[in-house]
Amino acid sequence: MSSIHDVAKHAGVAISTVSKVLNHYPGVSEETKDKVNKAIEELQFVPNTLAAALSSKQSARIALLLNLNSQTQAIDEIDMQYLSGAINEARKRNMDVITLFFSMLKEKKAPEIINYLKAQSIHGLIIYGISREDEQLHAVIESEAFKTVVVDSPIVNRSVSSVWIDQEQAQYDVAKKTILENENCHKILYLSGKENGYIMEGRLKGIRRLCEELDLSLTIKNGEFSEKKARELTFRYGKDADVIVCASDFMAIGAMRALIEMDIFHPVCGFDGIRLMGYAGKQMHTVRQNFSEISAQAVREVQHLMEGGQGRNLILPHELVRLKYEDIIC
Amino acid sequence: MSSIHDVAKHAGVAISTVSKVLNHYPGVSEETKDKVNKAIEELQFVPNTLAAALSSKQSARIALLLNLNSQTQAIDEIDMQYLSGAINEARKRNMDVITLFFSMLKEKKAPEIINYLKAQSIHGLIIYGISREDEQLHAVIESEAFKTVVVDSPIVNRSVSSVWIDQEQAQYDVAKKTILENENCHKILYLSGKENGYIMEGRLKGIRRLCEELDLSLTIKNGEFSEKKARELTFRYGKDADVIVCASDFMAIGAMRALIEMDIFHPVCGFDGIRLMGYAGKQMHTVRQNFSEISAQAVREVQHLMEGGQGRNLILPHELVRLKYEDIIC
DNA sequence: CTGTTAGCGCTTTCAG
DNA sequence: CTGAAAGCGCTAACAG
Repeated sequence: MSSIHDVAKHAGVAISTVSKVLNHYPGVSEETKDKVNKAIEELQFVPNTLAAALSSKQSARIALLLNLNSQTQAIDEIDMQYLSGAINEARKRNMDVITLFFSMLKEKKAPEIINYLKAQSIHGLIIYGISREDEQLHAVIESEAFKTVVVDSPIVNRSVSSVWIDQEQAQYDVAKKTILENENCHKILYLSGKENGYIMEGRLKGIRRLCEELDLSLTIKNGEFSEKKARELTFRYGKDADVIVCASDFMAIGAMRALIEMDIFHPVCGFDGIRLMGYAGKQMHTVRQNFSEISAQAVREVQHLMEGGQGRNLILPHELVRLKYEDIIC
Repeated sequence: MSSIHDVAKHAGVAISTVSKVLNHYPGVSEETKDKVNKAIEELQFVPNTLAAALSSKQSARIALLLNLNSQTQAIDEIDMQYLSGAINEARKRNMDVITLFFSMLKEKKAPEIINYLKAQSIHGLIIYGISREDEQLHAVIESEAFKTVVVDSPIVNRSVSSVWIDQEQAQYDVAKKTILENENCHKILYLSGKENGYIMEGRLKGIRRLCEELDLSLTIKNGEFSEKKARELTFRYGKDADVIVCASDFMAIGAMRALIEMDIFHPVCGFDGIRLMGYAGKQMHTVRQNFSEISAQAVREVQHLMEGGQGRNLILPHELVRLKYEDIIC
C-alpha cells in the first residue's frame, strides 16, 4: 500500500502538493497536476480516508441512524433499502459511512452520543424515523454538532434538513383512488399508526381532507402500524365499513386477511409499497415510496449541508401502485 | 471532545499510560489505573478509534461484504439480519465496521480491492455468500491480506474461517420430517438453487442420502433460488411428485402457490426460515437459520483470528420449524 | 511501573 | 505555484 509520501517522491513534488491535487484545490499548475495523477495511477495509490478524517476538521464521514424494528420483517425491507441507498450513494461520493442503530444509543444522554460520534470523526448524520420520544436524539440534533438530515420528520433549521414524501397528499391520493374505483363507499375505516412519530400527522390530515371533500363518514382506529392489531380491528369494525384505509401496507395486509377470513369483501389500501403486498391475497392500491432513492437523496443533502448549504425541507415524489403477485416474484 | 492528552493531564500521568489503561495492557498499577479511569469518567472521554486505527498496525476495523440481491425482498430479511447481527456484535466489542456490497467491487481486480481496504485500515473481513464466480474476491481471500471469515462457504486456511450450518444434515432432516409426516411419499421433486454458490453441495448430498436411505425416487430440477422458477417447475413437474423439497423458502412459496393454483396438494418444505413463510397459504417445514446469530459468530471469529487464532470451520446449530401466519404477525 | 518520543497518513497554514 | 513543518489522537518501542 503506497502512501501520499510515495506518490510525492514518485512525482518529484512535495506531499502537500499531492494533497492539493487529491482534494482538487486551486493553485496547482496543470503540469504538476498531471505528474501527480500519473504517479497516483502508477502506484495504484488510494488515499487513506482515516488519516484524512483525523487530520481534517471537515471530513466526509457520516453516520446512519436506523430505528430497527426487528420484530417485523417488512421493516427489514424498508431499512435495507434505506441502508443500501445511502451506502451506495456515499460510496459514489467518496464519503465514509458507519451504521448505527437506535438501540445502541438507548440509555445514552445527548452529550455522550455527541462525544461518541465526534470521537469517530463523524460530521454528518442521517436519522431515519425519529419519533417524539427520542428526546436525547432531538437534543443531539438541536446541538447542531453535526450536519444532519432527518428522514420522515419535519425538523429543519440552519444545519438540519428533512427528506420525505408529501404524506398528506399521498394518503389523500391513494384513498381517493380506492374509493372512487368502488361504488357505495361512504363509511371509511381508517387504521392509523403510532402517533409518536411524525408521519401520521400528514396522513391523518390527508384522509380527513378527503372525507370532508367527498362527504364521507370517517372512523379512525389506532392500529399502531401493527399487522396483528389491524387484523383485530378489522374483525371488530370491518363489517360496518365500506372501505378500509390503512396507514401502512402491513396493516393493509392484516386487514385484508381478516376480511378474507370473514368472507366479506371491502376495498383496502395501504401505504409504503413493500413487496409483501404481492402476497396479500387481493390486490390493493398503495403509495410506493422509493426508499433507496429517498436515502440517496438524504446523503446528497448532508453533503449539501457540509458544504455550507442551508437546511431545508425536501419533498420527494411518490407514486400509486398496485402490487400483483405475478409482478413482484422473481 | 477531550483527548487522551486531556485525560493524561487530568490524571497526572503520561498519555502512554492512559493508552495502556485503555487497551488493558499489563504493567499498570491498580492505583494509576484508578486515577486514569476516574479522569476518563469525569471528562466523558471517548477514544478516537480512527486515530487508534491509524496508529496501530492491528486495529479492530472490519468490513462486511454483502452480496445484495436487490431483486428479492426475502433476501432483504436475511441481509438485514446479517448486518444487524454483525453491527451489534461489533459495537459490543468496540470494533469498527464498514459495510460494502459486492456491486461496489465489480470490475475491480484483487489488488485494487486490497488497496482500497488497506487504505481504510481494514484488517478483518466478513464475506457473506461468496460464489465460485467471484474470482477477484477469492484472490483477496487467498492473499491473506486480511483475517477473513466467510459465511456459507467452505473456505478455511490459516487466516480464514468459515461459519455456517450443517447444510447436508439440515436438508436431510427437514425433508425427512416432511416425508415421514405424510404417507405415500415415494417420488421426490427437489428444487435446487444455483450451483455457483457453495451451499447447494451439502444440501444436494443431504437429499440424496435421504432418498437412498428411504429408497425414494428423486428428481432434481434447478430452480435457481427463484420463486418464479420454482413456480414454473411446479406447474410442470408438480403433479407427478409426491412431495416437493425446496432448497429455499422462496422456492417453497412459489411451489406451494403453484400447487394451490393447480388445486392439488403435496407437502412442500423450504430452507431458511424467513417470515414470509407465514404468508405462504399452507404451513411447511423449513430449516430455520439464525442469521443474526451466525453473523455475530462471524464477528467473534474475525476477532479470534485477529488475536492470532487459527482459521477453522464453524458449524452452527439450526432448527426445524413451521411458520404459521398467526405466529409471525405482530 | 511510568514517561518520552517517534511515527501512522494526511491536511493545512505559512514561507519562499 | 510549490514546499516545509506542525499537528490530528493515538500506539508502541524504548528509556528511565
